Amino acid sequence: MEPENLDRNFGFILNDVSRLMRTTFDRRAKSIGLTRSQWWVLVHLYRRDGLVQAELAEILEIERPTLGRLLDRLENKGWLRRQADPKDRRVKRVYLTDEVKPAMKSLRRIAADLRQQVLAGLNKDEREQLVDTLIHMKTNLLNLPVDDKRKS
Amino acid sequence: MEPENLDRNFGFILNDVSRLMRTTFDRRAKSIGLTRSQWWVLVHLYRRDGLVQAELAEILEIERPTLGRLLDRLENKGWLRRQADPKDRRVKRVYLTDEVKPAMKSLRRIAADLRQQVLAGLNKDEREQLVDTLIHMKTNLLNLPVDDKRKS
DNA sequence: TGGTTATAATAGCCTTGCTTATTATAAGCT
DNA sequence: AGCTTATAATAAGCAAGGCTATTATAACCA
Repeated sequence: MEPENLDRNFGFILNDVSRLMRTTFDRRAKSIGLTRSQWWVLVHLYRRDGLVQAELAEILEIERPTLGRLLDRLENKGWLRRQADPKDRRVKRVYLTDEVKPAMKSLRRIAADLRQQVLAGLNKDEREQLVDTLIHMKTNLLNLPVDDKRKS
Repeated sequence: MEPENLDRNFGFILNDVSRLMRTTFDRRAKSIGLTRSQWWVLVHLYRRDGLVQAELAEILEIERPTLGRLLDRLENKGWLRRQADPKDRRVKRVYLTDEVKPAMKSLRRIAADLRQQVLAGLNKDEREQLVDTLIHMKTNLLNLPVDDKRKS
């Protein structure tokens, strides 16, 4: 077992970067009244309105209860509404309201700015490599033995 | 503003990888009764016992109240104790208890295994590059304009 | 010395994760 | 048709982040 190299422990650096990006985004988007997670929900609905909650949770790769509460807050603030599906009464479909469109523009700008700032100083190759490596890691994680993952 | 490439949005993949690593670690360490965040606290105390809470929060790069609650749980479970500093009565120093040592060994193993599994299929260069890139990104984030960061 | 400023810890609130359990409704099988 | 199984949404509980405010104590300065 190699010694732990605390300063180059990629797991924790990854965590740091992830956290810093989230909090920075949230701070910048605070005046609009949305968090990054909430924005990410809106982005997906923007592309595909009227999704069923379970489908949306699947796409976002979060658990259904987690999505449920996100939607509660978004609905309370008037960004979307849930509508019962007449064909299947267990189901609720989620629709964006009209207030969303203008806000999306500011948020895209915030996201793009942050992306640019975080990647500053990295060339195209390095950026490509980063994404490839991250996808590789994610695949490894999703392919771990069954008892390590939820669902299935 | 470039179009959002949802599938290669490094921010969210980063977030996914970070989350998957955390939950996998936590699931594997559950029988020991520790989470990854708690373990990380213990790792640092293991190297430097008797730290002041504020120093420890600084090292871990988390807010003081966040650390405070982590310590509450760890103290409740008997992994450490807080002790008032006689010289400065505002201060509490944190000391590990003896139960910690054996547990650390299992946790190091869990961490090493997970690290190996996540990085499987990546060669030395790619791993080095990953860490370098992450550190670069973290530096960028920490150097953002003042109103983007807490403290100062 | 006495008043102001700074610092340590914590309480309290909000968000977002995961888990597990419950409830309502569909679907599928005999 | 009726029973069993599966699925959608949600409630409830826990952990870990952040932020702000409070309290106690030091430190500083005039």
